Amino acid sequence: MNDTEWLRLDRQICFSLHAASRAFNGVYRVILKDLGLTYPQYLVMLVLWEQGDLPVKKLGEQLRLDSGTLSPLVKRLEGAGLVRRERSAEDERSVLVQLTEDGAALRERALEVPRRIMSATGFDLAEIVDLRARLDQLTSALDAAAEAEARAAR
Amino acid sequence: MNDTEWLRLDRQICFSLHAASRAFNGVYRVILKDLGLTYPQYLVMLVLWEQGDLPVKKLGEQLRLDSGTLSPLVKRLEGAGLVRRERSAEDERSVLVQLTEDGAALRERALEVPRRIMSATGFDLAEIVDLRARLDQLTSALDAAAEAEARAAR
DNA sequence: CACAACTAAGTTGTGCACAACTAAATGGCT
DNA sequence: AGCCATTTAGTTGTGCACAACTTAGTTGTG
Repeated sequence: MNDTEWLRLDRQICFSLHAASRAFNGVYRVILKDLGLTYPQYLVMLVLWEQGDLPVKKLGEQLRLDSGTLSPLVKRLEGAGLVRRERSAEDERSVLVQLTEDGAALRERALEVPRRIMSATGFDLAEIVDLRARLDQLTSALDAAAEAEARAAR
Repeated sequence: MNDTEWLRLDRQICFSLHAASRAFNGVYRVILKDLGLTYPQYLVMLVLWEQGDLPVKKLGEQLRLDSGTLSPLVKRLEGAGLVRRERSAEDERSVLVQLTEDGAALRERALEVPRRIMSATGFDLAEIVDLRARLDQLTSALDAAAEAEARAAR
């Protein structure tokens, strides 16, 4: 394979990934519109529904998002009345994000989302699980490589 | 599978995809830093290197991006001296994006990017090509579904 | 105890994605 | 020719991602 072909392949792969990510986002956008949530906000709500109230720090660890992204996002959820934020008494640095009644109730309406997404992909459960495994593998390889690249750059 | 398990699975899949997309972005960010390009800017440059000067419209079709995203992005590329923008003489609505000498020359330095990305993924060529096929399949299913959902919402 | 190192959250600034809108040019139709 | 629908860019506003920085609280060490 020559240089030109490599660049072409890179363009195709970049594009495929970028497009897939945006397409997923687009489907969630349409489906989540009913719930008044964006895709990242839905991710936060999913974690809270599953694990209960959490400090911003823990949320960030679960979702690999930093406070620069989470702080304003959680504030918007608070503005929508879905969560409350409360300074922890033991450690005043920490802010506990708590579901409100509305936030907890929204879970009922969210229960149909996964099925709608599944059917939107046209994949069956096994394919989804396989894809997920592959993506996770990719992510850990990429995270490690980014770390190595960053180290090399120093 | 009960509701709770569906929500958990959805969380896992959402997260995997979201994380993979961001991890890819992160690796490109580090590697492209040397070239002074962001990931979406690199995508635009790849198309221009491959296909020569193009109107904004054609760029948008290739990358599935609208003018709201492309206009400021191309302006930044122009600011960096990599492209020129020029109103078409035949059709004054159209703006032709042209590579400058610097823009064309940058291609030489970009030639190493695909190999570095490949090695960052830890995947071999066959796996990459397979993943790409799967992602494309997913994207077209999702695009069709989003369209159907949007239609249903009307 | 005092002070340095660290930690959690938030702020600021840049860039991208996308919806909704505007402005200008074009092309078709009567 | 005159008018209207369409097309192409661009603008505006919202939200997310992330780097760099700030602020305030906590912890460890001399």
